[in-house]
Amino acid sequence: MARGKVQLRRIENPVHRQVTFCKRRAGLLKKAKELSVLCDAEIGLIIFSTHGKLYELATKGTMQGMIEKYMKSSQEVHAQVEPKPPQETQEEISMLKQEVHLLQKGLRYMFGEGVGNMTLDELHALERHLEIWIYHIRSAKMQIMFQEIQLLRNKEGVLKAANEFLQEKIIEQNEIFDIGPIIERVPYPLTIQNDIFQIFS
Amino acid sequence: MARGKVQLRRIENPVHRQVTFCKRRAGLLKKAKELSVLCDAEIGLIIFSTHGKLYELATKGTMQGMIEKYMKSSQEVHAQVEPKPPQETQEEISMLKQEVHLLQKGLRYMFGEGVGNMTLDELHALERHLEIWIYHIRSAKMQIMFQEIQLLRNKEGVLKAANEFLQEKIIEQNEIFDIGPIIERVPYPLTIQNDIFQIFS
DNA sequence: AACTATTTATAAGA
DNA sequence: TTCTTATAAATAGTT
Repeated sequence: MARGKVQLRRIENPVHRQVTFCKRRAGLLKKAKELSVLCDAEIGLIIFSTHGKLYELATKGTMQGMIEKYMKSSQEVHAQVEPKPPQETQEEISMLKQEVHLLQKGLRYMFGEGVGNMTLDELHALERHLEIWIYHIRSAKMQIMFQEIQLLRNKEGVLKAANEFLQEKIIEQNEIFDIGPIIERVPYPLTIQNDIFQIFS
Repeated sequence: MARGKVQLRRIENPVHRQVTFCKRRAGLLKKAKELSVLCDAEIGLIIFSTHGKLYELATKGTMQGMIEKYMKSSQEVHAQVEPKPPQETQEEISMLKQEVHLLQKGLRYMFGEGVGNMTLDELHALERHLEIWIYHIRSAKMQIMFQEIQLLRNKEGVLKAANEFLQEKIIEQNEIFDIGPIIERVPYPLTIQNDIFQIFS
């Protein structure tokens, strides 16, 4: 669209094609974001380059959510894509994945593009997501700590049992030690003596 | 982009918004098609208007195929981020449910008691107090858990030491018990043998 | 929907 | 890749 009109057909020069792909992809994503913000629309955009690299945009929620909404909306035409048996579990896992995904997106915003570019709505959304994430982290932390406590309690039990056993053994051996040697000191030499006597007698 | 720069935020006038949505939607679809053709890319574009009306574009094949390809492609990306075993995920889900439930209950309780009478300042103050309260609760909880962990670790150490001591004692006793007979087993027969050989040779 | 004054996107070049 | 710039394309406000 500049310095020469372009024909609407595949650019044969691979370098030109790559450069144009890069530029126009950026442009398309920008336009999609703009439409979403200006007109309060929900947009999902998936781009695969010639070589299969994925670029995506989901303006509200996640691509997963977008796809689910799309599925519902176009139910008459298309079949369900995910008919797995433990459906509820799958959905929940998917939701957790979405959280992670969103967060990554948020982090990209924060550390990549800076907060300056974000709208109030986007910041609100990010804030909510961060709060949710913190909850997840806390849950995980709690779980780990509970597990450690449980583990240590078990260890304590095992060690106590071992202790008792050992103490019993000591007492037992003390009994044997006092009486035993008398019993054993005698028969062994006797047996040997007997053998020897048998040989030589 | 003409006759006046536009701010990148939701157009409040519904008529303007609708018109802009129409124009820009067309523009976006056109750009997507162009990118697809010029750069040999595969593009899936889903647009939901404010009122949920669906507009879509899939440049190669169907949106269904596009989604399936996306699923595969993004699965690889997400798999690296979240390689959790199913059980952990289950536990996490259960804990999250509990947390959500508790939170909802708390909120219902709080906002059921009539927040409507409160001023903005009072609400601000309440929010702050709640945050501080939560912080204190969490600190206390953490401290208790850490203390328990520390206590259990100490117990473990003491028990282990006791165990070692007991085991040493057992070995000690075994040495007296085992070596005694060995010492006595050998010399006595030898002495006796020698005596016997001396006698018969 | 059609018209334009402007803004925005971008092709080619550096 | 990134910047520059001339020009094509998109579109906001108007009719």
